[in-house]
Amino acid sequence: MELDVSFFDRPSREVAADLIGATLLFCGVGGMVLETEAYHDQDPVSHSYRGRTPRNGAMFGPFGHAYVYRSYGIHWCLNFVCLPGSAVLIRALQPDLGIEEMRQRRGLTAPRILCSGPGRLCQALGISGEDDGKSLFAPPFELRPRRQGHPVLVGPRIGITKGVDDPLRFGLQGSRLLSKRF
DNA sequence: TTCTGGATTGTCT
DNA sequence: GACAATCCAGAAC
Repeated sequence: MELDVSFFDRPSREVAADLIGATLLFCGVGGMVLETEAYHDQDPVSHSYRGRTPRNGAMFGPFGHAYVYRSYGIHWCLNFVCLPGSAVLIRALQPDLGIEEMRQRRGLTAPRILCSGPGRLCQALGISGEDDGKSLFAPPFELRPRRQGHPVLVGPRIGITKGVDDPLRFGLQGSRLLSKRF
């Protein structure tokens, strides 16, 4: 499948499923996408549900751009913007490139939890609020399409109180590096 | 202006 | 399994 900017001109649910197996790099550091979650503007737990604000502006900006926000006052979380008000949260990567750099940023932690969680992967890749609104098709970001089809798991999303019945979480089947089991 | 709670994680029991 | 850490967006006043 082609991975150009039109890849993101679709509902976040489709994009989230098709991103599994693709490769995400930030400054040359990163790896294969293992786990995603879809959010949209009709979604009561989505940041875009109550309309555009200064914080979520990137979600209403051009598709194929990053939406980065701070979670629990501590962590950064990376989203890919799709249709207006919808985005895909990147929850886990397989550390492939720049592993030593990621280990240093994460404090020499075990590979198992290097990029397994939205806050952890942002720390490992060095992504912060400064990267909010940047294009995914220009440095420091780099996206590569998956080479082959991958079996994808589907399940309810994590860490939310509403909308848990929607199966909008996607993961690579068989991976032991998911943030939580499906 | 003040208050509340969260798309999380690390540590301790 | 329980809970603290820590900050800010959005709501309420």
